[in-house]
Amino acid sequence: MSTPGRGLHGHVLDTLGPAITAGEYPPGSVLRTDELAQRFEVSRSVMREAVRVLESMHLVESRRRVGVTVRPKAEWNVYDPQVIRWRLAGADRPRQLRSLTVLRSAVEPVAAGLAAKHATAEQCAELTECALGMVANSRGHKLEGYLIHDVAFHRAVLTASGNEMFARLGDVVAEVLAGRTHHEVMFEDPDPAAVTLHVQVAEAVRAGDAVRAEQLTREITVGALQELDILAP
Amino acid sequence: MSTPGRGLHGHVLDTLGPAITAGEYPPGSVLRTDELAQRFEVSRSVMREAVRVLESMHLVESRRRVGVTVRPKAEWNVYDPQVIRWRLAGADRPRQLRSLTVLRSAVEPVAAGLAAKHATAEQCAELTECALGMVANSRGHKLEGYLIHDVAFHRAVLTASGNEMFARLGDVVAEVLAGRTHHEVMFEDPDPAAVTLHVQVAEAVRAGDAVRAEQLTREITVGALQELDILAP
DNA sequence: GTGACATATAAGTCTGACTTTTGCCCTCGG
DNA sequence: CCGAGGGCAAAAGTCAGACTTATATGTCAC
Repeated sequence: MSTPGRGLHGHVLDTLGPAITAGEYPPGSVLRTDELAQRFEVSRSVMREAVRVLESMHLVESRRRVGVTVRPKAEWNVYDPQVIRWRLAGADRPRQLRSLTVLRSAVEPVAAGLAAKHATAEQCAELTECALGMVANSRGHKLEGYLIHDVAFHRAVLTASGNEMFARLGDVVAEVLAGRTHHEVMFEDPDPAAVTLHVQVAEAVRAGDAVRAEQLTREITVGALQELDILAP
Repeated sequence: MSTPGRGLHGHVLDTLGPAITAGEYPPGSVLRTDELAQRFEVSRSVMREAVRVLESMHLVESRRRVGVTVRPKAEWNVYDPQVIRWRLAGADRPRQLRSLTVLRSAVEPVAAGLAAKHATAEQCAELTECALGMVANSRGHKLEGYLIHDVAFHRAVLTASGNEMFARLGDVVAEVLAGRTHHEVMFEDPDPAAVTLHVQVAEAVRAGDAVRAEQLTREITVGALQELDILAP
């Protein structure tokens, strides 16, 4: 799903990014470009490009005569998909997963409500198709198939909302759902009630019932939050 | 509020970033680093660093033998504060403002609810202080003073929610509120009802009444949305 | 102690040469 | 006429070295 580092500077980022987001270098730590270039066996030009990218993510700050200092966590661009991926792959994965799920619980219901108002016929069709796909894969340990349709469903809702900010959260939701299936314990088939809720959301959007779509989606996200509490109370 | 471009590459970004986000180069447009370097009168190294940053924002994609191609709008990292600033300064400012306000309407009520549960005594104190500051500046054309406390209030709520993703939206809210005061028409004093709502939110958070804090904040954001509809129906 | 000044340090910049990938075109064979 | 294969060239990618600039810090005079 993620894009592996293109070029040398990308390879450097694939190592440095996760290290920084994992807290391996505490805030205030000072790195020197030349030293990093030697460590990664790349030229200074390449290392400078990598540092610029980290700087644009607000992970570090580069100052003359000082070096490259790691910024406090609170200043990181935590919405950057790359940063999200790095953090999800690292140690504070559970914390990150919780933050993202709370974000989902705020955004998705509103998005569903908007989708009920703005969705085109094609979008409604895709939505019901996804929901049907979820039903078809809800029994018999077809977890991968279920995941694909689940992701597609939530992506479709966010897109159909007509709000670009919501639409761009599709990747985030995809990461969260994939994480639940792959990393967390999920041996059994998905909760039938959740599957039903998705079908009902598709119906509500098709019917243009914004309030109902929002309320049903809220129930879905509440379920997702409870799931987290059960796994790590 | 924004950070002016540090160094030469920053200066290049200050020009190229707004140009791209403004749609001056339509998706699929091809730029060449050498040509850009000449145009901005910087070395290729500097231009390459700038391109890397634009690439990390998913605004462009650099490929060998092709050049630097502008990506479609739908792929941009629209949560990057820098991108948000560029777009707010550009032509589709109204559209962007609307998207962000809808996002606020989804996030802030939930954040307020969480704040009611998690806020510390200090955070409650700061919240009421901000609300009082808003009241003090709500009459007599003290718009700047009002804005400062308004921003501080919403920032405090988002921070007190305890969710880092919410907290990082403080800058976004600040931009939106500042935009309303500075760019949109706002000659008169703020709506007294809105001021009252802020005070009541502070009270609800202090009292730990999550439902009430969420509901009141929802009223605030509904007001913000209506304000937009009045300005551009 | 305080201010001005000197110094060392690390980032910032530029240049030029070289390497590597890859889109494109041309040819050749079916 | 068309498709496969090979060669060409364009543009990004990489590197090394020299130079510039800002600035933190230490020093010295007052």
